[in-house]
Amino acid sequence: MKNKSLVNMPCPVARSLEHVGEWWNILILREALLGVSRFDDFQNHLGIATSTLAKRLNALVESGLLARRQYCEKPPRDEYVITKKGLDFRPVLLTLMQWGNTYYADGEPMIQLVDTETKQAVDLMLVDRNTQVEIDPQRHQSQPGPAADDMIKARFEASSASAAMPQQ
Amino acid sequence: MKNKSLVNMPCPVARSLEHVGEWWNILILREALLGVSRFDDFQNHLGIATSTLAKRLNALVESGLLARRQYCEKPPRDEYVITKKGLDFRPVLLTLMQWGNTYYADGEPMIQLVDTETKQAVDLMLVDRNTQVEIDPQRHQSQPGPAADDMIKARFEASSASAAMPQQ
DNA sequence: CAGTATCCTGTCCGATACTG
DNA sequence: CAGTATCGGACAGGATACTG
Repeated sequence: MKNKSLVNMPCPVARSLEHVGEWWNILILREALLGVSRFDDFQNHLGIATSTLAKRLNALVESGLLARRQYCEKPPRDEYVITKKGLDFRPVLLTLMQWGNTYYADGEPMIQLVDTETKQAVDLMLVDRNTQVEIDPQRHQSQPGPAADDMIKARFEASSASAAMPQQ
Repeated sequence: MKNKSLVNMPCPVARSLEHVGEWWNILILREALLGVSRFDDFQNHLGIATSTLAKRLNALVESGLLARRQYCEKPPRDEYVITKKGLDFRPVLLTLMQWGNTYYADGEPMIQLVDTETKQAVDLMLVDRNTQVEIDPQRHQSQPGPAADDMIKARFEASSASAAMPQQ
């Protein structure tokens, strides 16, 4: 965020955090994904200061996660709608929500995902689209990709000796 | 985070952010999931200040995501290993990584998940464990859960009229 | 209603120095 | 090597007031 050290970090997680690392951004995105689009609604639901909200909203538009759209000419009124990029962020929010429900909901979940066709609560599972197998730390491990630079490669070569390591 | 307004927020996402909302925490967790456990390794890989690292490490131990374990008696040396709770956070990291690879990797991914059995790159997909159907904004929507308070219920009743809303 | 402008505070974080 | 202690800067975020 405030620091440029992250910018130089050749890691997709770090780069993502540049844009969504501030916690208000996540909460605003969550509201946007729930269909909220008006400045006032964001403010009332989140209890965020107007100045902060305006700043975060601008940052999210800048990052391409939200799009500003004028819905009224006079007086000019803007609303903020989710973009494709923002929509693609939903799985992150959902897995975070599930994690939060598991550890910080005092047993029962406060918010849950429901299958509107079966009316059943959704139990999220992360799988490999190719094999349909659930992601497992032992079987699915991180490795440098095609665009990896020497820095990343060195990292993994050095740590590849630790096959007995916990995971990933 | 710094603010208590989040604490009172009856939302699993907000509560999660209390513990992992600071971006260094995410990066440290990512290292820990890669098998890193020593203070010095964290520091070298992340380029983080020692004072900051110590503080973040303590916070993560406090939150139960990491566990301090003495691996040498004299001189006393501690290492930080991932806990079950921290391990359960891996899906969040992975979906975030995939999102980052999609939008911030200049085409090719820098780090990718590989199936060690098939040697193929993993393509992550979020599904409902009950139906094996991929999560879709139209079909899978958020609703108040069993533990929802009146505040949450009111939210959803008020916005349920907007069935044509983008998603969730 | 949808912001902008200004001021202020907390704290995240880095830099540096020191310890067993 | 694995930290602790201290200092200082930058900025996120809140409170308040004001505008079209």
